[in-house]
Amino acid sequence: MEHKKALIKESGNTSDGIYELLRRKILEFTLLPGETLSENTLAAELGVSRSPVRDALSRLVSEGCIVVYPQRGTQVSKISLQRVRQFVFMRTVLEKQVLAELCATGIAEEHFEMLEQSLMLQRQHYETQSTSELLYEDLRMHQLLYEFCGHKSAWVPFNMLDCDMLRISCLQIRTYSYNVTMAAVDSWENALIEHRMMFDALRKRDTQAVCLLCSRHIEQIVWSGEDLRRIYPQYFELDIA
Amino acid sequence: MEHKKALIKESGNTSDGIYELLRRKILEFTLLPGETLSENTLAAELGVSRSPVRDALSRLVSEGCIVVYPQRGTQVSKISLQRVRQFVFMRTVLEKQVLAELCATGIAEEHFEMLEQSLMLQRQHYETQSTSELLYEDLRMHQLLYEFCGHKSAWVPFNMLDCDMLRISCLQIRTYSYNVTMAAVDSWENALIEHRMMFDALRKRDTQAVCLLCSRHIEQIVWSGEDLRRIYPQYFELDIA
DNA sequence: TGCAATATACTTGTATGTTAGTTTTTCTGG
DNA sequence: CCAGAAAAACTAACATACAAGTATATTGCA
Repeated sequence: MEHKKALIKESGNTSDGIYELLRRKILEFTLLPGETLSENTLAAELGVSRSPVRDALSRLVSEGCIVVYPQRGTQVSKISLQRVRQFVFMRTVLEKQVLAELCATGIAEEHFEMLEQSLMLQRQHYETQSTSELLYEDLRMHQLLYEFCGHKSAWVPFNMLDCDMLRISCLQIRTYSYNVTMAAVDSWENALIEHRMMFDALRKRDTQAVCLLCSRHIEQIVWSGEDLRRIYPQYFELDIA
Repeated sequence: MEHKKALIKESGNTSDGIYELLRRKILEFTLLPGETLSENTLAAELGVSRSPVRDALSRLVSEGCIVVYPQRGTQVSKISLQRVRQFVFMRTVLEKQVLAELCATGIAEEHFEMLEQSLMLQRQHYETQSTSELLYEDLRMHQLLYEFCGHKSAWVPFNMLDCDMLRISCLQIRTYSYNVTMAAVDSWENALIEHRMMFDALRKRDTQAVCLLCSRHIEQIVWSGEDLRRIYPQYFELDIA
């Protein structure tokens, strides 16, 4: 317990530390979707008062990571495929525009090198099964694309709304790491190949190819989500769709 | 003071009431950009404790309406043209996609009637200078478009991120209502006309025309913002751009 | 008067009571 | 053993108290 407290205190104020701790635990499935939480219990476990816990929870609510039922309880939000579809729609449309602009203007060689390096790191993390690092690097690569075409800050909202998508990615990696027999359908292997193909198309400034690859790549997340819902229905919202 | 308290208590829990009150005041320029707030003062004025005030402020922070400097103070955020440009980029790209899909599939007549009714209300509110109602109806119309093409929930994030845009619209209306001599450049008159033209193009299912109108319409906000920054520089962030 | 050190009055962050509402448990009567 | 009511144990919402940091005002000295 005191150990956790020490970790929390590191990042400036207590509330921020709790926020980051809980967010990480949720995205890594240490706290499972649907699991109930309690301000009192959390505060006791972390050795702090309820105030910073409330602050942290409040922020997680605004990101859709947890849900609070007044006077009844708090729980880790279940993954909503509806939210995921909304998210995917937005990212697809925006990212196609970003890539189209990059094809139109071309990319500086130094920028290409940064992308290549990111892709290399991704493969590395993939082979060593460093889940968190892989996901982080994937996000960073997409972020770079926004940055290179002058829409750096248009990525920002996604950092607030990607809770469900990150959990799907994480769950997917875990599932297909443990079931080696299903390695054939491991779509992360696929994702890395698609990234490579996107780079090639970008070099050739082939707008159509890039956009097509981008759509398929992002929409893959929805398919993964639907697969995973069949395996872990308890982790998913039963939204009518 | 007790009057305010009563208003707050109406909407369920105290914290929600304070949130809505403050948000409205900020969007309507009752609380000016850059104006400093104080948890203590607010709590005293509203006749409540600091807890619900803190909750409300926390939510407003996550929407970018206010900024908290730890141990130093809290202030209403200034309008950031950079954020506005990001926002406009996102809305333009998404909304063009939405309109393109609507052109492709066509719109049901009953849906058209809803849009027409909204436009009628807008003109009505415009003529009676009902600022809030006009802005609300404008948002609702755009929301309807998302809904009609099956991406209803893709609008949701905008409700969280539109703080700056709403303030620009509000400020614009106020400015050009008070200075009748500038009525010629009143771009809301323009906006209503553009809405009408967009409907016509939608009926004809003329994708190109709709998308062009849409771009111009939304990007108009950036121009308004830059105009207004010259008039009220104190309300704007001096972001390097 | 000018300046520096100190005291004071602010700010938000954190801790702890208290209240109101919900769920669960327990006791009581049949 | 079962049903139902009362009570106890939870929940988050709200109120208050304290701590830690910052800016300002004030005071004392040169």
